[in-house]
Amino acid sequence: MDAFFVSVEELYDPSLKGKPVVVGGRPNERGVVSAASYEARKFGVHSAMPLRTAYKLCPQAIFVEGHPTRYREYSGKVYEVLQAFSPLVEMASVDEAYLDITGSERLYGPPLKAAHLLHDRMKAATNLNCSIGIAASRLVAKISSDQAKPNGVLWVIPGRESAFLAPLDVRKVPGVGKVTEKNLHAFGIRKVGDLAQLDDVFLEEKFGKWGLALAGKSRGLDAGGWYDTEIGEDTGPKSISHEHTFSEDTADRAQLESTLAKLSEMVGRRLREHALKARTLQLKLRYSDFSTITRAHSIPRGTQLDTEIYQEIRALFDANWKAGASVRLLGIHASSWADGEEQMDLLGEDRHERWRKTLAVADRMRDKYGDAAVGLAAGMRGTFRERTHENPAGLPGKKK
DNA sequence: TCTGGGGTCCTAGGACCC
DNA sequence: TCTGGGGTCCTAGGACCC
Repeated sequence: MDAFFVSVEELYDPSLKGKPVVVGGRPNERGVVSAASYEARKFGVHSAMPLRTAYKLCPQAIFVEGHPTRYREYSGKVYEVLQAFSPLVEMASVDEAYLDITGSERLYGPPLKAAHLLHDRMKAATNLNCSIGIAASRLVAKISSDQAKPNGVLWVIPGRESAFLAPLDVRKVPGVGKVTEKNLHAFGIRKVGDLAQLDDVFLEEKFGKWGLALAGKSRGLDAGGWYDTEIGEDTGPKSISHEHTFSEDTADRAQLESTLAKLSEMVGRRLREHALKARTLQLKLRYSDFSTITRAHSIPRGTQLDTEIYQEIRALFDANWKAGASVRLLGIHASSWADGEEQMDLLGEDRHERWRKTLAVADRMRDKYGDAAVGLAAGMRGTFRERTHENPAGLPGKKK
């Protein structure tokens, strides 16, 4: 999809059309640009750029908050259109998908005709622009859709992959970022064509396994990892995480702990939604100077309970936070799913079961009344008064 | 410039096992 | 006594993508 977040915002507020628009937050906030309209891009604004920088480059831009639920909703509509066109669909992200249209010639005609038909259907059904790349590999389809933007269609005829790729900057290859680009430049490799001419052995020596994949990519081949799965194959999440950057750095233990409690709940909830139990829990801590550490711990049985997640994360936090040091970001990452029917420890079974039922009720309450409706006590400091000698009953304070 | 949040994949070292 | 080789699991960090 073209400028997806911006285009969805324009559907909600047509006055944004034709103007420089930056999605991501207020210009003086901590944060980065999620998406910029083509008008804003003319000023050098692009995604991942700090909002404050975007403001300096383009102060007249309209800055809007992102609305993830809106984007998910429209992503669903996009999926519907694609699914109706061809059953072999794979959403690669919220605004990007692969379709296998092998054998659809009798239905839609030759590739270019099929793509234009899909392009029109997308516009009619969603009022959004997209670009389509057609090729014999995912890699080339993706690059050609980038080259087709905005609002275009591009077909790379089979056999012409190398010729199509050769004049492009190495940076256009998915997986080649800032660092790899710099490393390649150091060898005088600037274009994909330069890469294709090199010896595979040389690339493997210099860049390891990645170098070998790179050699294949330079010739338009899908290779490795996700590229080797069938289109439409459902792989499920491999990790679930939530993190939070404070609007101002803090060394306040109570605030840090309550943030960890809330993150534990968010992670626990997602695990229960996916019916997953995590065996590895990881704490992420970023200090004021942006130095970042991660500390993980694995448990034998796995968990999906907020309280257990919080307990593990608290232990990691207590052992690793340099007390008094200002914190910029906290994060919790869950991975390594417990497989199949786990054996319950008999002693804890009753307690587990009661927590599981309690949290199922809490999830339903959040569905109905919003996320703030219910939470762990540790996450609600400042909302409810804690039980103290001055307030032995633990009566709620003024704010509820 | 002053750097989000949610992911995937890869590397490398160490513990541990046979 | 003076140190093998292969495998798996765990942890930490980093590049990259949208």
